[in-house]
Amino acid sequence: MAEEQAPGPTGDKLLKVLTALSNPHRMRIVAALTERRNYVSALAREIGMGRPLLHMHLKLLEAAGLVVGSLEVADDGKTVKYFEVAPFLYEVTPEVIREAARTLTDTREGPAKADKTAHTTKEEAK
Amino acid sequence: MAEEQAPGPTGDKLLKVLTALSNPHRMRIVAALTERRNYVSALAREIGMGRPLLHMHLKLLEAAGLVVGSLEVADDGKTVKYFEVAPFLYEVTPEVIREAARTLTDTREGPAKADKTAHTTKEEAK
DNA sequence: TGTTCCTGTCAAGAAAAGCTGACATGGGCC
DNA sequence: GGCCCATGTCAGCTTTTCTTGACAGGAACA
Repeated sequence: MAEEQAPGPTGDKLLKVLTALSNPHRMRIVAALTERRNYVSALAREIGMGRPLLHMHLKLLEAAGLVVGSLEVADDGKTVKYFEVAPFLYEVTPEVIREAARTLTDTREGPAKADKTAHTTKEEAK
Repeated sequence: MAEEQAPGPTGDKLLKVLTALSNPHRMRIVAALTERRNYVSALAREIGMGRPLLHMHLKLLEAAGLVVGSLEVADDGKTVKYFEVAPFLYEVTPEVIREAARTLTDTREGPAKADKTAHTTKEEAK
């Protein structure tokens, strides 16, 4: 497989990613997690925001595949959920948008056809 | 100082761009304009949405620097406002987000310091 | 003049996103 | 047991975004 022509993400996927990142809080969350992985409560204190809120933002980021969380048991037996950023790379250009728009299932009806194409975006890169 | 280390966009700028693109309608608008420049009314008919609405979305996209509009006078004398996509290229990675987050002026007070740094993003590229 | 097509803006309602406080669970530990 | 810290979820309120219909101005043209 020499040089794949970079398929680009699905419209819905890209939309989810862009939506997830288009919020100052979530940008800061990603930024903080880029420095080091952390668990919810601690992160909430670090960036000064309520746990429920942070929890919601994290869920959104995770759904977009930008961060991943794992429930772990610390040394003292405490159950803690650590989050860390998932390596990702999206190139945003008019062409990418144009291609992505072709696979938008929008229209508040529901996924017309869950195109499960293995969008080898470019993630896992780096 | 040879080789600038790719400054990356301002947090606010990137946020504006991501926000502008995180909407199916706006993605389609950019997609449509990528095919060919067009004026508001025609574009509205093409992608089937009301003018007032399209007008608002275009304003948002223009504010983010993703499209540019120019009021022109067609051959028949009609005043028409043509829009076209502005070439842009944003690489979205955890690192970019981390850097961008450092310059977020968020907090609904107002730009604490309009950092007019010539964010040589990478625009005009292509 | 009246019609048509373009531009732009506003008011007001509908929908979605953001945020908070309260509640419930589970496991160490004094 | 009672206290502390962690997780998660819900109901409900606030704020923002989205969307529509109506209106106003400008210029060509029959």
